[in-house]
Amino acid sequence: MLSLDEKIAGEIVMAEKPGSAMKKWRLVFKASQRDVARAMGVSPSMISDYESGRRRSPGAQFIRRFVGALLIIDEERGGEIRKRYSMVQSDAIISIGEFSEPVPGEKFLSIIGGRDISGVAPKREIFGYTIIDSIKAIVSLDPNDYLQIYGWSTERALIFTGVKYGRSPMIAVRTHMLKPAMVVYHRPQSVDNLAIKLARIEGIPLVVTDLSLDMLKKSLEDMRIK
Amino acid sequence: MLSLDEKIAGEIVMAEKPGSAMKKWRLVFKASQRDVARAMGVSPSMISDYESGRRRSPGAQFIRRFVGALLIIDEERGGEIRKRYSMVQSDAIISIGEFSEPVPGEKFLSIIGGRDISGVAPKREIFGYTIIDSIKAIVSLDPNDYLQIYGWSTERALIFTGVKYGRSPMIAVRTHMLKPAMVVYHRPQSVDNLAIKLARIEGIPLVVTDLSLDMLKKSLEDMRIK
DNA sequence: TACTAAAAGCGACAATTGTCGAGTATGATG
DNA sequence: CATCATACTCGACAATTGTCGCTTTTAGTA
Repeated sequence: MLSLDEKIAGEIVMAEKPGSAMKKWRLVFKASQRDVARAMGVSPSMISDYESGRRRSPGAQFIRRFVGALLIIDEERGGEIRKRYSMVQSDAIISIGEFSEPVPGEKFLSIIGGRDISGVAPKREIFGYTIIDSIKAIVSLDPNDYLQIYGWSTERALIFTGVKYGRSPMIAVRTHMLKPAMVVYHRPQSVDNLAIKLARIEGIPLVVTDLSLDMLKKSLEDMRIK
Repeated sequence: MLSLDEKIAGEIVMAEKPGSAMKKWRLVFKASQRDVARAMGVSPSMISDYESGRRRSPGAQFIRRFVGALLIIDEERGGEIRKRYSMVQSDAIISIGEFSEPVPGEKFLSIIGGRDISGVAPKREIFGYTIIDSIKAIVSLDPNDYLQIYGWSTERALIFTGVKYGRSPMIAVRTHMLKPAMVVYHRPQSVDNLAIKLARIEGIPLVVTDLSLDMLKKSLEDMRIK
């Protein structure tokens, strides 16, 4: 998932001049060199050394503390900047994660205790998952959230909870540009024939699982990058 | 902008054990320690040293080369992984970037050779910009692109090219939740009164520039983090 | 089991960072 | 213009990284 601290850290590392990127972010957070130094527990000259280029390649540990310091300073001031730079997280997304290694569709099926009802062979490998609250998704999912659903790879399983007939989720997938590797319904009340038809047309396996939501979340989290 | 290299770098830096994160990504890219070492131009034992924890805090430079090596290896093999993990980039977005430091609205105006036509004082600082092709935006901008337009901060200037009357862009801004710090029309054919009215209601400065697109892109790119 | 590729370990040494503090420059403000 | 806060410069030294090549395990397989 894209978190602000990783974003800042990544930008610092990949910048030609890490010091410049550090300066940029320090200014974004409206903090003085001293503020940051104090929050990091180091002398202000270190910050200056990097920003000026005397030191050029800060270590991972240093960067981590630097980013942490910015976020702490901001939090003490009410978290203004963090809020501004953080994406709105919709509560329609229950859980999201990327796996530490690709999981074959078949194996994924057995892990979530699912059974295919579409007859489409799960031939794509799965790199991550998103659990979505169908009801809230309809009510509150604004356009900004779509990208979040897809996390870092479209090669993922979309798992819908609170499904009544199972039509809406498949229609959403159908009209949507990005195609998941698998669609899972969690304890649906029923599954409409139209959903199955759409799954076949799209070539996306449609799967039903009866595992409890907690179990489901737990097994999926165990496979995540740690 | 969310790019894969920054994402990986950020994850490595922020991990409790950078070495484990490095290992994870190396495996995602299905490369051996030796592959990576060769692509980086260092001895394989260095990779081992980090993955095993003998060295714990790799420098920014090292991480950059490491990430670069993974991407190069992948590219030689056809770019499978990169494609899988990269988001689709809409061609409605011509250019997008974040500045190395906040730019006062007034200064930004002079840089892009713009003049205000709304009478709204540009009091917010500007952290980045997005150049959007109005025509393509209308035709092809699907919900997924909205987040991309806003990059990493809403404190940015949205620059629209190919503007005919200037109504649509402001209407989009009006109905959209996220508010840019400034809206710029690039060589509009004309500017409707409604656009100006909306700008005033929203309190967002509406600006026109006649700089060539190339010049515009160049000046903006010069201000980016390097 | 013997062979091979991949990974882990380790000793050694130069280069760089991590760290401080003191002194200097710059800039805003009373 | 005197003052305070912020930022920049720099010397110094210990700790760690950056780097190699060689050896030992480990794991997969002929």
